[in-house]
Amino acid sequence: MKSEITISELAKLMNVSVHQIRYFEEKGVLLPAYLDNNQYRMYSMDQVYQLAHILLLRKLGVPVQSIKECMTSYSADQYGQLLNRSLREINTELLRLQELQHFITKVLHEQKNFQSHTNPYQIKWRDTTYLARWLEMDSQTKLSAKLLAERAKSVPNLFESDIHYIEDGSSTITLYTETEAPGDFSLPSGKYLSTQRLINEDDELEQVIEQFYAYAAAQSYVIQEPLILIERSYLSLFSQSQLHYELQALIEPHTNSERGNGT
DNA sequence: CTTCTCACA
DNA sequence: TGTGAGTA
Repeated sequence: MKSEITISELAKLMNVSVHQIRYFEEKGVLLPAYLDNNQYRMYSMDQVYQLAHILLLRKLGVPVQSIKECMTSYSADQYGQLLNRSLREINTELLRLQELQHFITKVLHEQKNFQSHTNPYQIKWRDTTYLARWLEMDSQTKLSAKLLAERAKSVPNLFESDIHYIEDGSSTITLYTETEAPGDFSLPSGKYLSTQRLINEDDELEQVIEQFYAYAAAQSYVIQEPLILIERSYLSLFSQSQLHYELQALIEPHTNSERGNGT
């Protein structure tokens, strides 16, 4: 009874395809123990261990080409460096996935929040928000792809963020993205009147704005400038060709808690 | 069952 | 960096 195994037995044992084993051979990283009389490749324990090592290095992202050099001439120290390097890569990948996870959770949460309200008007508390200027445009101008390409500075994951449209007194509309540190502009903390809508046409927006002011007046809310329009393109995922907007305006600024009247 | 080659993502 | 089809 031979102690060696055929390629399909090795493939099954190591959970890889027969093809892949032959591919490794073609690249010179895994040679069979010997060829049987019928030209079948035969493998022994040595090859089992070798294949295990190859698969490990592949998992670490080492190209098959370089695995040959690894296995023939690497010192323990060089393997240490290799492992350290892939550990760093895995950490950044982990970070990327966590950010994605965070974003997905946020989308689901906001979508649920949006659908759950029957009353389109809400009062919301907002903490101080820092905004970074992204694009300035005339209020008459329509936002176009051309305009974005020419004027806007690129922002990674732009359409995963909340874009704030703010009209600052004049006829200029400035588009901002949120930022961690104090930026070009900040929104004070306080209570905001808010309404969220799905919009088909641009002119619908003007009606919604009029309704917003009318509602505020009817409820005796004193609206403070500026009116904030927030576009959340990622929420438009859920509705074909409709854009998700939220209108906000400060109605009750946060008053600094009085200092205790000490001494 | 294996082998090899070729086209294809 | 592999996979799938077809062949002998």
